[in-house]
Amino acid sequence: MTRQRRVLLEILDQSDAHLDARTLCERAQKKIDIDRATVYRTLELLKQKGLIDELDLMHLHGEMHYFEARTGSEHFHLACYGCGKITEVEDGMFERLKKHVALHEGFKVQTARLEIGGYCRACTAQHKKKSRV
Amino acid sequence: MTRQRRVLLEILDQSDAHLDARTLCERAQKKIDIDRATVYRTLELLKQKGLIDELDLMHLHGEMHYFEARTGSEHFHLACYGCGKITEVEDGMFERLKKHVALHEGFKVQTARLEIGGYCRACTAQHKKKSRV
DNA sequence: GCTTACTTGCGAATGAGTCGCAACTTTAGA
DNA sequence: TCTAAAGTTGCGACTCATTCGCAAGTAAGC
Repeated sequence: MTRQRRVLLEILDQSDAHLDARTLCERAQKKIDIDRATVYRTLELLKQKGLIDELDLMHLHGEMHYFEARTGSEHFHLACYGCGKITEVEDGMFERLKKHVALHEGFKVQTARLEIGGYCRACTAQHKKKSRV
Repeated sequence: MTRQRRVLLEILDQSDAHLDARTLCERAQKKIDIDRATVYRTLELLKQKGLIDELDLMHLHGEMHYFEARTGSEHFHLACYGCGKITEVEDGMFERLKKHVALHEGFKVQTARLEIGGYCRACTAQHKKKSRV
Protein backbone atom coordinates (compact mmCIF):
# COMPACT_ATOMS: atom_id res chain seq x y z
CA MET A 1 0.00 0.00 0.00
CA THR A 2 1.82 3.06 -1.26
CA ARG A 3 1.08 6.74 -0.84
CA GLN A 4 -0.24 6.93 -4.40
CA ARG A 5 -2.73 4.15 -3.90
CA ARG A 6 -3.88 5.51 -0.61
CA VAL A 7 -4.60 8.91 -2.11
CA LEU A 8 -6.51 7.44 -5.04
CA LEU A 9 -8.71 5.28 -2.85
CA GLU A 10 -9.29 8.23 -0.54
CA ILE A 11 -10.51 10.39 -3.39
CA LEU A 12 -12.78 7.65 -4.70
CA ASP A 13 -14.17 6.96 -1.25
CA GLN A 14 -14.91 10.58 -0.52
CA SER A 15 -16.27 11.57 -3.88
CA ASP A 16 -20.01 11.46 -4.13
CA ALA A 17 -19.96 11.81 -7.91
CA HIS A 18 -18.64 9.26 -10.37
CA LEU A 19 -15.15 9.99 -11.54
CA ASP A 20 -13.54 9.12 -14.82
CA ALA A 21 -9.87 8.28 -15.02
CA ARG A 22 -8.83 11.73 -16.15
CA THR A 23 -10.71 13.60 -13.43
CA LEU A 24 -9.42 11.23 -10.81
CA CYS A 25 -5.93 11.83 -12.09
CA GLU A 26 -6.32 15.59 -11.96
CA ARG A 27 -7.66 15.52 -8.43
CA ALA A 28 -4.87 13.25 -7.28
CA GLN A 29 -2.26 15.49 -8.85
CA LYS A 30 -3.48 18.38 -6.74
CA LYS A 31 -2.48 16.40 -3.69
CA ILE A 32 0.64 14.54 -4.73
CA ASP A 33 2.92 13.93 -7.66
CA ILE A 34 1.38 11.06 -9.53
CA ASP A 35 1.53 9.89 -13.10
CA ARG A 36 -1.32 9.04 -15.41
CA ALA A 37 0.04 5.53 -15.87
CA THR A 38 -0.02 4.92 -12.13
CA VAL A 39 -3.64 5.98 -11.98
CA TYR A 40 -4.60 3.51 -14.68
CA ARG A 41 -2.54 0.75 -13.12
CA THR A 42 -4.10 1.37 -9.73
CA LEU A 43 -7.62 1.44 -11.10
CA GLU A 44 -6.99 -1.89 -12.76
CA LEU A 45 -5.72 -3.27 -9.48
CA LEU A 46 -8.58 -1.96 -7.38
CA LYS A 47 -11.05 -3.31 -9.87
CA GLN A 48 -9.53 -6.75 -9.65
CA LYS A 49 -9.61 -6.65 -5.89
CA GLY A 50 -13.26 -5.73 -6.06
CA LEU A 51 -12.75 -2.46 -4.20
CA ILE A 52 -14.17 -0.34 -6.98
CA ASP A 53 -16.71 -0.73 -9.75
CA GLU A 54 -16.46 0.48 -13.28
CA LEU A 55 -19.50 2.04 -14.92
CA ASP A 56 -20.28 3.69 -18.16
CA LEU A 57 -23.57 5.30 -17.18
CA MET A 58 -25.25 4.54 -20.49
CA HIS A 59 -22.59 6.50 -22.38
CA LEU A 60 -24.36 9.70 -21.58
CA HIS A 61 -21.12 11.56 -22.17
CA GLY A 62 -19.42 9.59 -24.91
CA GLU A 63 -17.44 6.44 -24.35
CA MET A 64 -16.13 7.57 -21.01
CA HIS A 65 -15.86 5.19 -18.06
CA TYR A 66 -16.49 6.01 -14.46
CA PHE A 67 -15.36 4.53 -11.21
CA GLU A 68 -16.86 4.38 -7.78
CA ALA A 69 -15.73 2.87 -4.51
CA ARG A 70 -17.70 -0.14 -3.50
CA THR A 71 -19.62 0.49 -0.37
CA GLY A 72 -21.54 -2.11 1.55
CA SER A 73 -24.82 -1.19 -0.08
CA GLU A 74 -25.62 -2.51 -3.51
CA HIS A 75 -27.23 -0.04 -5.81
CA PHE A 76 -27.81 0.65 -9.46
CA HIS A 77 -27.95 3.75 -11.62
CA LEU A 78 -30.56 5.69 -13.52
CA ALA A 79 -29.25 8.01 -16.21
CA CYS A 80 -31.54 10.74 -17.50
CA TYR A 81 -31.18 11.46 -21.21
CA GLY A 82 -32.91 14.76 -20.65
CA CYS A 83 -30.95 16.49 -17.91
CA GLY A 84 -28.04 14.10 -17.56
CA LYS A 85 -28.68 13.47 -13.91
CA ILE A 86 -27.46 10.20 -12.42
CA THR A 87 -29.56 8.73 -9.65
CA GLU A 88 -28.48 5.91 -7.42
CA VAL A 89 -31.17 3.48 -6.38
CA GLU A 90 -31.08 0.86 -3.69
CA ASP A 91 -33.82 -1.67 -4.05
CA GLY A 92 -34.17 -5.12 -2.60
CA MET A 93 -35.50 -6.35 -5.89
CA PHE A 94 -32.05 -5.97 -7.43
CA GLU A 95 -30.60 -8.23 -4.77
CA ARG A 96 -33.36 -10.74 -5.32
CA LEU A 97 -32.75 -10.72 -9.04
CA LYS A 98 -29.08 -11.52 -8.50
CA LYS A 99 -29.89 -14.39 -6.18
CA HIS A 100 -32.46 -15.61 -8.63
CA VAL A 101 -29.94 -15.65 -11.47
CA ALA A 102 -27.32 -17.36 -9.33
CA LEU A 103 -29.79 -20.07 -8.53
CA HIS A 104 -31.41 -20.53 -11.93
CA GLU A 105 -28.32 -20.27 -14.08
CA GLY A 106 -25.86 -21.85 -11.69
CA PHE A 107 -23.79 -18.71 -11.95
CA LYS A 108 -21.53 -17.49 -9.18
CA VAL A 109 -22.15 -13.75 -9.18
CA GLN A 110 -19.17 -11.52 -8.38
CA THR A 111 -20.27 -8.17 -9.74
CA ALA A 112 -23.58 -7.04 -11.10
CA ARG A 113 -24.19 -3.83 -12.90
CA LEU A 114 -27.59 -2.47 -13.76
CA GLU A 115 -27.87 0.79 -15.63
CA ILE A 116 -31.11 2.25 -16.83
CA GLY A 117 -31.40 5.09 -19.32
CA GLY A 118 -34.52 7.14 -19.81
CA TYR A 119 -36.21 10.23 -18.48
CA CYS A 120 -36.48 11.28 -14.88
CA ARG A 121 -39.69 12.52 -13.32
CA ALA A 122 -38.86 16.18 -13.86
CA CYS A 123 -37.90 15.76 -17.50
CA THR A 124 -40.96 13.66 -18.26
CA ALA A 125 -43.17 16.37 -16.77
CA GLN A 126 -41.37 19.05 -18.76
CA HIS A 127 -41.79 17.08 -21.93
CA LYS A 128 -45.52 16.62 -21.40
CA LYS A 129 -45.94 20.30 -20.69
CA LYS A 130 -44.13 21.24 -23.87
CA SER A 131 -46.07 18.90 -26.12
CA ARG A 132 -49.31 20.26 -24.77
CA VAL A 133 -48.46 23.77 -25.99
CA MET B 1 -31.29 4.87 -45.72
CA THR B 2 -28.07 4.33 -47.65
CA ARG B 3 -26.38 1.17 -48.79
CA GLN B 4 -23.78 1.52 -46.04
CA ARG B 5 -26.36 1.71 -43.30
CA ARG B 6 -28.34 -1.17 -44.67
CA VAL B 7 -25.27 -3.41 -44.72
CA LEU B 8 -24.27 -2.50 -41.19
CA LEU B 9 -27.71 -3.19 -39.80
CA GLU B 10 -27.85 -6.43 -41.73
CA ILE B 11 -24.59 -7.64 -40.21
CA LEU B 12 -25.68 -6.68 -36.73
CA ASP B 13 -29.03 -8.34 -37.18
CA GLN B 14 -27.59 -11.56 -38.45
CA SER B 15 -24.67 -11.85 -36.10
CA ASP B 16 -25.30 -14.02 -33.09
CA ALA B 17 -22.15 -12.83 -31.34
CA HIS B 18 -21.52 -9.34 -30.03
CA LEU B 19 -19.47 -7.23 -32.37
CA ASP B 20 -17.13 -4.40 -31.55
CA ALA B 21 -16.74 -1.46 -33.89
CA ARG B 22 -13.58 -2.78 -35.49
CA THR B 23 -14.94 -6.24 -36.22
CA LEU B 24 -18.13 -4.79 -37.58
CA CYS B 25 -16.07 -2.54 -39.83
CA GLU B 26 -13.98 -5.44 -41.10
CA ARG B 27 -17.04 -7.52 -41.89
CA ALA B 28 -18.72 -4.65 -43.66
CA GLN B 29 -15.63 -3.98 -45.75
CA LYS B 30 -15.78 -7.52 -47.08
CA LYS B 31 -19.13 -6.65 -48.59
CA ILE B 32 -18.81 -3.05 -49.68
CA ASP B 33 -16.43 -0.12 -49.65
CA ILE B 34 -17.03 1.59 -46.38
CA ASP B 35 -14.96 3.83 -44.19
CA ARG B 36 -14.23 3.48 -40.51
CA ALA B 37 -15.71 6.90 -39.82
CA THR B 38 -18.98 5.92 -41.44
CA VAL B 39 -19.21 2.87 -39.21
CA TYR B 40 -18.79 4.97 -36.10
CA ARG B 41 -21.25 7.57 -37.32
CA THR B 42 -23.81 4.93 -38.16
CA LEU B 43 -23.43 3.18 -34.82
CA GLU B 44 -24.05 6.47 -33.09
CA LEU B 45 -27.15 6.99 -35.17
CA LEU B 46 -28.56 3.52 -34.64
CA LYS B 47 -27.97 3.83 -30.94
CA GLN B 48 -29.90 7.06 -30.82
CA LYS B 49 -32.77 5.52 -32.75
CA GLY B 50 -32.83 2.67 -30.27
CA LEU B 51 -32.17 0.06 -32.93
CA ILE B 52 -29.04 -1.24 -31.29
CA ASP B 53 -27.65 -1.52 -27.77
CA GLU B 54 -24.15 -0.84 -26.64
CA LEU B 55 -22.57 -3.21 -24.12
CA ASP B 56 -19.22 -3.57 -22.51
CA LEU B 57 -19.67 -7.08 -21.15
CA MET B 58 -17.96 -6.32 -17.86
CA HIS B 59 -14.76 -5.31 -19.67
CA LEU B 60 -13.78 -8.92 -19.98
CA HIS B 61 -11.56 -7.98 -22.89
CA GLY B 62 -10.28 -4.54 -22.00
CA GLU B 63 -12.24 -1.39 -22.55
CA MET B 64 -13.86 -2.63 -25.72
CA HIS B 65 -17.49 -1.93 -26.52
CA TYR B 66 -19.90 -4.25 -28.23
CA PHE B 67 -23.07 -3.74 -30.16
CA GLU B 68 -26.11 -5.86 -30.74
CA ALA B 69 -29.30 -5.34 -32.68
CA ARG B 70 -32.31 -4.90 -30.50
CA THR B 71 -34.70 -7.73 -30.91
CA GLY B 72 -38.13 -7.92 -29.41
CA SER B 73 -36.98 -9.99 -26.48
CA GLU B 74 -35.32 -8.27 -23.57
CA HIS B 75 -32.36 -10.07 -22.13
CA PHE B 76 -29.28 -9.48 -20.07
CA HIS B 77 -25.75 -10.87 -20.07
CA LEU B 78 -23.65 -13.07 -17.87
CA ALA B 79 -19.90 -12.81 -18.38
CA CYS B 80 -17.71 -15.59 -17.03
CA TYR B 81 -14.37 -14.40 -15.66
CA GLY B 82 -13.11 -17.97 -15.94
CA CYS B 83 -13.74 -19.01 -19.53
CA GLY B 84 -14.88 -15.70 -20.99
CA LYS B 85 -18.18 -17.09 -22.15
CA ILE B 86 -21.07 -14.67 -22.56
CA THR B 87 -24.52 -16.02 -21.83
CA GLU B 88 -27.75 -14.30 -22.69
CA VAL B 89 -30.58 -14.70 -20.24
CA GLU B 90 -34.22 -13.91 -20.67
CA ASP B 91 -36.04 -13.75 -17.41
CA GLY B 92 -39.33 -12.18 -16.55
CA MET B 93 -37.87 -10.89 -13.34
CA PHE B 94 -35.78 -8.41 -15.31
CA GLU B 95 -38.91 -6.99 -16.91
CA ARG B 96 -40.60 -6.79 -13.56
CA LEU B 97 -37.64 -4.96 -12.08
CA LYS B 98 -37.82 -2.37 -14.84
CA LYS B 99 -41.51 -1.82 -14.31
CA HIS B 100 -40.92 -1.62 -10.61
CA VAL B 101 -38.28 1.07 -11.04
CA ALA B 102 -40.44 3.02 -13.45
CA LEU B 103 -43.23 3.03 -10.93
CA HIS B 104 -41.26 3.69 -7.79
CA GLU B 105 -38.83 6.25 -9.10
CA GLY B 106 -41.12 7.91 -11.60
CA PHE B 107 -38.57 7.15 -14.27
CA LYS B 108 -39.48 6.61 -17.89
CA VAL B 109 -37.28 3.68 -18.90
CA GLN B 110 -35.91 3.69 -22.45
CA THR B 111 -33.04 1.26 -22.21
CA ALA B 112 -31.97 -1.03 -19.42
CA ARG B 113 -28.73 -2.90 -19.28
CA LEU B 114 -27.89 -5.57 -16.78
CA GLU B 115 -24.50 -7.23 -16.90
CA ILE B 116 -23.35 -9.76 -14.38
CA GLY B 117 -19.76 -10.89 -13.99
CA GLY B 118 -18.75 -14.05 -12.14
CA TYR B 119 -18.21 -17.71 -12.77
CA CYS B 120 -20.36 -20.02 -14.84
CA ARG B 121 -21.43 -23.44 -13.68
CA ALA B 122 -18.60 -25.23 -15.46
CA CYS B 123 -15.88 -22.91 -14.16
CA THR B 124 -17.20 -23.08 -10.62
CA ALA B 125 -17.14 -26.88 -10.75
CA GLN B 126 -13.62 -26.82 -12.16
CA HIS B 127 -12.47 -24.51 -9.45
CA LYS B 128 -13.90 -26.69 -6.71
CA LYS B 129 -12.27 -29.74 -8.20
CA LYS B 130 -8.90 -28.02 -8.32
CA SER B 131 -9.02 -26.76 -4.77
CA ARG B 132 -9.86 -30.23 -3.56
CA VAL B 133 -6.59 -31.58 -4.96
C1' DG C 1 -33.92 15.72 -64.19
C1' DC C 2 -32.90 19.01 -60.80
C1' DT C 3 -32.20 20.79 -56.43
C1' DT C 4 -31.51 20.50 -51.62
C1' DA C 5 -30.16 18.22 -47.74
C1' DC C 6 -27.84 14.60 -46.07
C1' DT C 7 -23.93 11.08 -46.23
C1' DT C 8 -19.70 9.41 -47.32
C1' DG C 9 -14.54 8.91 -47.83
C1' DC C 10 -10.37 10.70 -46.96
C1' DG C 11 -6.59 12.36 -44.37
C1' DA C 12 -5.32 14.53 -40.39
C1' DA C 13 -5.82 15.29 -35.56
C1' DT C 14 -7.00 14.01 -30.91
C1' DG C 15 -6.59 11.75 -26.80
C1' DA C 16 -7.20 7.74 -23.88
C1' DG C 17 -4.76 4.04 -22.43
C1' DT C 18 -0.38 0.99 -22.57
C1' DC C 19 4.46 -0.32 -22.45
C1' DG C 20 9.47 -0.75 -21.39
C1' DC C 21 12.75 0.56 -18.50
C1' DA C 22 15.54 2.69 -15.00
C1' DA C 23 15.04 4.70 -10.46
C1' DC C 24 12.80 4.47 -6.16
C1' DT C 25 10.06 2.29 -2.09
C1' DT C 26 8.55 -1.06 0.69
C1' DT C 27 9.02 -5.24 3.19
C1' DA C 28 10.93 -8.83 5.59
C1' DG C 29 14.78 -11.17 7.09
C1' DA C 30 19.65 -11.23 8.81
C1' DT D 1 19.65 -1.20 11.67
C1' DC D 2 21.23 -2.85 7.23
C1' DT D 3 20.42 -5.40 3.04
C1' DA D 4 18.52 -7.71 -0.67
C1' DA D 5 14.46 -8.98 -3.22
C1' DA D 6 10.10 -7.80 -4.81
C1' DG D 7 7.05 -4.69 -6.09
C1' DT D 8 5.80 0.17 -7.63
C1' DT D 9 6.49 4.51 -9.77
C1' DG D 10 7.57 8.20 -13.29
C1' DC D 11 8.86 9.13 -17.65
C1' DG D 12 8.65 9.24 -22.54
C1' DA D 13 7.38 6.97 -26.41
C1' DC D 14 3.94 4.53 -28.57
C1' DT D 15 -0.45 2.44 -30.15
C1' DC D 16 -4.80 2.68 -31.70
C1' DA D 17 -9.71 3.76 -31.31
C1' DT D 18 -12.47 7.53 -32.24
C1' DT D 19 -13.47 12.19 -34.11
C1' DC D 20 -13.28 16.10 -37.27
C1' DG D 21 -13.34 19.19 -41.43
C1' DC D 22 -14.10 19.30 -45.91
C1' DA D 23 -14.89 18.25 -50.72
C1' DA D 24 -17.25 14.89 -53.52
C1' DG D 25 -21.04 11.75 -53.95
C1' DT D 26 -25.87 10.11 -53.18
C1' DA D 27 -30.80 9.93 -51.86
C1' DA D 28 -35.42 11.83 -51.99
C1' DG D 29 -38.98 14.93 -53.25
C1' DC D 30 -40.72 17.98 -56.57
